[in-house]
Amino acid sequence: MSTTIRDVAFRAGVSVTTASRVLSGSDHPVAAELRKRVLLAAHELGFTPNAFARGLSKREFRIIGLLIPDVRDPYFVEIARGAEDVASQHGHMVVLCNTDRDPAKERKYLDELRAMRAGIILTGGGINREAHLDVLSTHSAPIVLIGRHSLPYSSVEIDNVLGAFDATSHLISLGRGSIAFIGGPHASATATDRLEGYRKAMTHHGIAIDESLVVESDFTTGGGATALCGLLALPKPPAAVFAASDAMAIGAMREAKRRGLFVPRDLAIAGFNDIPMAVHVDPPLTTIHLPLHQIGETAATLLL
Amino acid sequence: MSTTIRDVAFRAGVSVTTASRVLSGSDHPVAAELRKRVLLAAHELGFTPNAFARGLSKREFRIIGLLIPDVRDPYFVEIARGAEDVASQHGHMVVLCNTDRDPAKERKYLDELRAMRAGIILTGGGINREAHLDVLSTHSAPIVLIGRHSLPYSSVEIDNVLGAFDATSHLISLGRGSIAFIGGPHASATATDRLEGYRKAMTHHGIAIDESLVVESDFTTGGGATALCGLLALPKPPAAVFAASDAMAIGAMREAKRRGLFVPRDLAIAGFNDIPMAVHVDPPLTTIHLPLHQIGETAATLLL
DNA sequence: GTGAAAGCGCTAACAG
DNA sequence: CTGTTAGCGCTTTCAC
Repeated sequence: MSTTIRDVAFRAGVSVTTASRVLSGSDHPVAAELRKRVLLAAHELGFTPNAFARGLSKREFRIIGLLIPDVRDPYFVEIARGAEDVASQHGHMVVLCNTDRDPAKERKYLDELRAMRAGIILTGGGINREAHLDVLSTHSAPIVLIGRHSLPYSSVEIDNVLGAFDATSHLISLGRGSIAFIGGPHASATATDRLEGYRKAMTHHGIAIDESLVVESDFTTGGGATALCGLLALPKPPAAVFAASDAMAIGAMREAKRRGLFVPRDLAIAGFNDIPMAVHVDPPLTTIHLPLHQIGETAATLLL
Repeated sequence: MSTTIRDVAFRAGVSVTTASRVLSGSDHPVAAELRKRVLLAAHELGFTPNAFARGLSKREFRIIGLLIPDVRDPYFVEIARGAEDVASQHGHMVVLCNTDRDPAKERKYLDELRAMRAGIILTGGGINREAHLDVLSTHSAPIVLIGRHSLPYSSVEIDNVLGAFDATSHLISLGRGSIAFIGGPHASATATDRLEGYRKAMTHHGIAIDESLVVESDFTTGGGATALCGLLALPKPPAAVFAASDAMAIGAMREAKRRGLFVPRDLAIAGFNDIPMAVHVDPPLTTIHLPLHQIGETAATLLL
């Protein structure tokens, strides 16, 4: 049983109220003498206020739930770190919620966060969030979204269309020939936006889009490799590939090399996100940089 | 103001006690009729019990603090994911605490976790944990360590000596010539253990250790690159390098290639940890696999 | 079976 | 300035 403020008050010979006043950093005036005694007693007893009792009484819990598909994804972990940085700076704790894009897991976490009256940062598409609108809409703490969602909450947006446009344009400017697109899950707004950027760039440069070169994948290296297999099996395989994520691009690159192709000579590849690994593959991946850390910071700042 | 159990009780026309009994899944018998009314009322009101009020009353908070240097490190994130997996399975939430190996940050988090009466998983060496023994020793919830520490808590250990022994032996078996060691911070037990494994292997194979080939770094890619620079500047540069982490190995590999060396022809490199990136660099990194995910799971299991 | 009442540990009026 | 008195929202004796 840990020591309570009553113990401290008793030992200092003051009322619980007085103890609370000095211990909680209230601005209510307390005689220097008593203050000293309370502080001493607290120190001697190794007292640490119970955060929940305090939260219950102040109706404020300083907890932020971070819902992401998977922290192991370099994309999300960078956001997580950004959010954690500003949260901790403001005395909030962030609880890690990996959803694996599984609606059930997401639901479970939302319920638990609701029970904690925690602020929520929600990201990672591909889930039918509308189904969770009941929980979200009656949540007692603020909610911030990252990315484009059709939900009525403030959000931090990324211009994925523009980024994809630029990446595609870059590949076009190489003048190699047909350019394929390896996309993410169609349920993800990020994925569809990047696809849109690809289409816009192609159209903008007057290039007809060969739909067989537009494939859907899952943002993972394995998915990228598989997707490339499919593309190379085509009667007219592409000369360049724009993958909607670095992971897929790296997977594709690996598969291309495995088949003896030289990158970028035989196949130009571009990715998206600029994850740390991008500079370490050989050759270094051409990619679109995203201020992920800052996005996380912004989301947390919005929340606070 | 969110709805409370009183609202539910009132709407169901029962006492708060009864409402609590059905809502908290108590085994205390409640008439089917009343139970139904309570459940209905709770549903209609969108009631979610306040986790803190409950925790305060039951003196159990189901929160686990995960202290790691940096989630962005593939090594730690894998542990984090493992811990989160079992924690969430058991209805616990894990709060993310990045310490950056900064004693002040670590202290701050420890204090906050103490206030939350949270279980703690502590990992990442290089910090003088003895200085925090005061907080730790009076913590009201269990504490689990990962890695070798000189603290009196249960811990999940990794045989770093053996791993390093094996990796070094592998390089020796290549018969290339002198083998350098790029180590981690000497304050880290993980780092010193891996160094010990290196030494043991060299000695075991009757090879004299050239101390100028044993350098200390910081477990990062940048550090690995820098360390390699130093080694290559030596009068007699090494023919092989064992880096105590994949990140350093990859940094070293990148630096070697930048200088026109062919890996592994001109310089053999081995790493440690088997992070996902290891298979994506070219050539794939030879490394020592660690069951990081499982280590995280075990730590969380121990805690519960 | 049910409910009144007393906490869990802390903060916040409201009087002195 | 200090202390008494009520809660915060939920669980839990202990009677009925």
